[in-house]
Amino acid sequence: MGLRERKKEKTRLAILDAAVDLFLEQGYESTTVEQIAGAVEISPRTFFRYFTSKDHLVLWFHEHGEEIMLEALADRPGDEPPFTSLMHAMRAVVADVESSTPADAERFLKLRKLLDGHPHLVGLSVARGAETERRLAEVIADRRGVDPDVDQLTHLIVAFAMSTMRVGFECPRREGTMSEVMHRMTETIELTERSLRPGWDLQH
Amino acid sequence: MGLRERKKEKTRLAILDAAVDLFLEQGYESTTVEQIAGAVEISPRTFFRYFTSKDHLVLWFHEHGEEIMLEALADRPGDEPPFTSLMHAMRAVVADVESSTPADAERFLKLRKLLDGHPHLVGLSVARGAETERRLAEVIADRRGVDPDVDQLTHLIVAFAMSTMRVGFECPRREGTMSEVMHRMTETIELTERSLRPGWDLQH
DNA sequence: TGACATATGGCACACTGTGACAAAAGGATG
DNA sequence: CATCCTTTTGTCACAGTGTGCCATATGTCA
Repeated sequence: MGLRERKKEKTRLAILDAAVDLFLEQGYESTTVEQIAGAVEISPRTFFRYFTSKDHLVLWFHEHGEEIMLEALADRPGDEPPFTSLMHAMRAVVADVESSTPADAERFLKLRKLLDGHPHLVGLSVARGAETERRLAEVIADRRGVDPDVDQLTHLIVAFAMSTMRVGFECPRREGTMSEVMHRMTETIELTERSLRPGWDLQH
Repeated sequence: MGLRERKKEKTRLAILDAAVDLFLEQGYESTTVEQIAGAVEISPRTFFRYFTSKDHLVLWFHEHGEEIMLEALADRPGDEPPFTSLMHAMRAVVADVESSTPADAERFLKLRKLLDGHPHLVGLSVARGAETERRLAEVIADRRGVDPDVDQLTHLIVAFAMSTMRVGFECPRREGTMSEVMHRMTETIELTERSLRPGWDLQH
């Protein structure tokens, strides 16, 4: 990896960190792109070359999480019940976050904290989740041999999985150490598994 | 009701209908507020007095649906299992849409059709759903006598209910008559009820 | 070093959304 | 109908996001 790419990655993270700190300090809405750009000494124009929008900053981890889930899902045997595969994919995300570098972990916790008191950001987050849901639904529909445009059970399976993910990460609100958050996430997965009828995801 | 209020309501619907038609015709992004305002012969400034944002147009039915759900929920006995109450609230929304005027029904179907091929609008829609979810969670937490900031099961119950709603309304894509859409919605509710373990929403 | 690819900055621009004030229209009263 | 008051509307100015375009600067490699 050349100097160029390393520098770019460094800049990208610098922007993200500066932005998150500003957001936590003075709120999301009242922080302008100009301020963020100023804090890392780049032009506003360059900011938009690293992040296509201000919103995109907050969705940093969603991009990565989606990747992890899709990879984990691809690794599961094709004849495994689909919801079981999805729960494994969820755990893969947990494992990934847990094994991340301290800097990544801090960023993760800050971004999570940012959602508190910013319903608009929760909305963004959920909207991005819907995009992931769509992609997962395609994979699951393919595995089940059905048309994703028509099959409701496929969408229900994926929606329940993503609901679990969302509840696990967002609830409880307020701060929390990484291990606390991850522990709650695991609890939520178990709660979901307890709540569903065995074999529900294998209906015709 | 005075002339004033009637005229306002008429303008509001004229804006909405003009906007939806323009969106379907030339896409959401490439339709400007100026165009919409021009089509109903008002100033762009006035547009923003009727709808706080362009996005808000698409969320027309969500506002109403949320109201219906909260009212229906308030009417359910307090000792009913929470998920059962929520499913009744969902059915109340279905009943409401079914009994709406032809003009409302047409608007509903057009807005639904608009979501096809506009992932951004699906995102908006889902984000607004998260807001509803938050409100429902408060009601359910109250009925269960738990703290909504901490109790995961409450959020899971509400999230599963909203997932059902979303899948029912959005899937299958493409056009469909009102009765087809409503029939699918009912099917989805039944599918969900079949998928969950009896009493799952009564865990400690 | 020179030549090339890529990253950046600066500029102009379109669009969304808001505050402030003046003009117009609705509604009530004599 | 004339008057007065309230609400709605339009105009203007402005802040902020996001994009296209072109010149410049920086890294990459021969």
